[in-house]
Amino acid sequence: VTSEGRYQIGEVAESVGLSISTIRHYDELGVVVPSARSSGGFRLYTDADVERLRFVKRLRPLQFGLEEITDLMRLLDETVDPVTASVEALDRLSMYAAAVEQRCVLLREQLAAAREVGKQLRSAIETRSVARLR
Amino acid sequence: VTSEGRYQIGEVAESVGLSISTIRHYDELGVVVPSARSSGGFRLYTDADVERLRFVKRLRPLQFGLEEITDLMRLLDETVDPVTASVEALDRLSMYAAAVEQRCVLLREQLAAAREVGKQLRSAIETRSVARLR
DNA sequence: TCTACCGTAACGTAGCGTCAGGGTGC
DNA sequence: CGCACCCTGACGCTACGTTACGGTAG
Repeated sequence: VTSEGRYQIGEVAESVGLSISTIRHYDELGVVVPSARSSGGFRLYTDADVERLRFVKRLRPLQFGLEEITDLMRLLDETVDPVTASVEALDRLSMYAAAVEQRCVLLREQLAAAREVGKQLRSAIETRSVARLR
Repeated sequence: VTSEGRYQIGEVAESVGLSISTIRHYDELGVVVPSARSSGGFRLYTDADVERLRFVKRLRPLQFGLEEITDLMRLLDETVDPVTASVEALDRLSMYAAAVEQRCVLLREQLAAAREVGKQLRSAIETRSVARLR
C-alpha cells in the first residue's frame, strides 16, 4: 500500500498475477489506464483499476483480443447507470455475453482433448517403461 | 483423397481444423513435415502426418511452444521401440506428462474464472434491461 | 485450356518480454 | 545517500495471417 488505496505497478502485478510489462502494455493500449500518476510519473492504481485488471485476466484465456475487452469494459461503464444505457449498448453487451458462453464451451472441449493427450502420454510411458524392466 | 492415403494441404486443413497457413507454418518450423511432395511440389500428407497435426492441435491450448511440442513428439518417436528407448528419453517424457497435468489444472481454473465472468455479464445485462422497462 | 488449388517470399499483427539508460521514493 | 522500484523508448520473439505473384492438378 503506497498511500491509502493507491498501488504501484509492482504491488499490483503481485496481487493480480500479471507481469509488470503486461500491465504497462495494457496502459499503453488504453485497456486499463491507471487513475493517477505520482508527481514523479509512477503509475498509481486504485482498487477499481485493479478490479479491471482482474477482469481482463479472466477474459484473456477466452481468446478475446485486447481491443474487444476494452470495448466490453467501456460498454459496462456506459451502462452502469440504466438511464444513460442505450438499447444499442445493451444489445452489444449481450452479444459479448453470448460470445463468452461459446468460448467457455470451446474451452471445455479443449480441456477434454488435452486430458486425452495426458492419458495417451501416461499410457505410452508406462508401456515403454515396463518393457524396459524385463 | 488425392491418391490413396496422400492428402493435399487443403483437405488436411479441412479435416483437422487448422488453417492452411498454420499447417504450412508447422512444416517450415519442422513441427509436422509432410512425408512427401508431389512432383510439382505439393505437400502430401499421410494419415500418420494428419495424426501428428491433431496431436499438435490438442496440445496448443495448453500453452506449449511449438518447439516443445516438436521435442515431445520426437521423444515419442524415439521411444516407440522400447529397446531403443533411453532412460533419459523416458524421463523427459514423463516430465512432459507432468507438465500436461499441471496445464490441465490451470485450464480448469481459467474456465471456472471465465464462467464467473459469464454470470457476471448476464446479471449485469438483466438488471440494466429490467430497469429500462419501467 | 480452364479453374481450383498449391507453392514460395515477404511483410504485417498481437501480445507480450527484454534490455538500455536514467529518474523516483522512502 | 543508498537501494529498491519505476520510467520511457526501442528492439526481439512467437505464432500465425495476409498479400503478391506464379506454377500445378486433373
